[in-house]
Amino acid sequence: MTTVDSNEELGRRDRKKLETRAALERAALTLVAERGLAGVTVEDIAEAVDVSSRTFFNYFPSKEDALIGRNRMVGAELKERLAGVPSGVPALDALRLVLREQAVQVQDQREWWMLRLKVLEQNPSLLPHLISGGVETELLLTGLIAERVGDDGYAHLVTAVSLAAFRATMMRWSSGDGVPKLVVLLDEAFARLADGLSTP
Amino acid sequence: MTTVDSNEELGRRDRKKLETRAALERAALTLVAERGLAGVTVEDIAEAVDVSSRTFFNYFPSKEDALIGRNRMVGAELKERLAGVPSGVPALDALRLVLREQAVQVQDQREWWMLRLKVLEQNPSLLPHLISGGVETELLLTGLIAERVGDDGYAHLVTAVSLAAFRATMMRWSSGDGVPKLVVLLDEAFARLADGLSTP
DNA sequence: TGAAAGATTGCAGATCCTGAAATTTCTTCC
DNA sequence: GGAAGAAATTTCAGGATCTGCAATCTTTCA
Repeated sequence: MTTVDSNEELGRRDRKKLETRAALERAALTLVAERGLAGVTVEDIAEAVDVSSRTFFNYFPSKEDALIGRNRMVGAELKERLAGVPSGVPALDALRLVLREQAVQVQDQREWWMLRLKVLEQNPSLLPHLISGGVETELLLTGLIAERVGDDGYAHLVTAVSLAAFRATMMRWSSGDGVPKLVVLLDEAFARLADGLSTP
Repeated sequence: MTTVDSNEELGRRDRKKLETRAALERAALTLVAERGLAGVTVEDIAEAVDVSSRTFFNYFPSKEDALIGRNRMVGAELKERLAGVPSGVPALDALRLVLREQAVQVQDQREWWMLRLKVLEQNPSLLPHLISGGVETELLLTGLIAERVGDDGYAHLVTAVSLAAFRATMMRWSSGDGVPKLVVLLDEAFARLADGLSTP
């Protein structure tokens, strides 16, 4: 299991901050995987990382958020990615390309995501929080797409649908051994979308 | 604003139970609409209905659940509806028909849904809870669809996508004055889905 | 080295939510 | 009508979550 350390050009302070955050996420995830959501308190997590529980709340607004972690794609990043797609490309394809990059990132952290999804399965009450991360993403994406196409209703629809396809694909991916590449599955899903979801 | 009282052949006890639940939902919704989610405690809600706050938790597992309320379509009902659709009908159309009926129900309680959606807009942290209610629905529907078509992956995809379309449509509907009929908007959305979401 | 900025901590306190036992209300049956 | 039983409500105690605030410690940088 590899930890993601994107410490480039950062002072010691910020590096420690990143490390603390990552350590908290790691501790939260592993502890909950072992004992279940209710069996782990914020104090447990904080103690495992050797910080005060107050500090935990400086990093995450809730226990659940530590588990879901940094799944939300950052706004700036999304914007940049979408900007990289020529404006002639249809919205659905543009979304597919953006989500492909996301899929690649998920694959790079395969183990962590598998653990996360396993924890999600075992603690369905977490689902809302996972989705909540997706909600802001959806709002943002919808806005960007709406700029591309004129139609606002269409932007809402195509974005919602694309993200739903992404989510469904991730579930499918995780339920297998993660052997078929996520990117491949994603392309399949989008091909079906473009095909009008005709019966297989 | 009409209250929904489907008290047919029910003893006084169960009638009172239904009424209490409805009253709690009503109080929660109106209070939060006035003061915002953080400005309303469970005790406030319970007091408005004149029950103990413990009783509140006998009805709802959390404050949020009272606000989202009984939006989840009951499993049996869904099953029945879907059974009413001939097995020859493609999955996407079957889902459209089932969701149309749901849309009709929503329209029948237009005022309440508008208030609910307004509260949702003003308190985005509720959105996950709304969606999460849909999650069990999605699981159930997916199972039923999987039985119809053989392909499991396709069932996941088409269900997730259809529900996403439904959700997006409800948002669009509520952001307007609710003037265009929800059912009409829904048909539009599904037409676009069947069309492969080509650019408008 | 000596501020200044930032991160961590302890503490108080409101709120959320749960279990268990006591109490009240409703139903049923005689 | 009234007693027995079932079900709902309440009270109470208590653990856990989360926030604001002020104090303390650490890093940065001039």
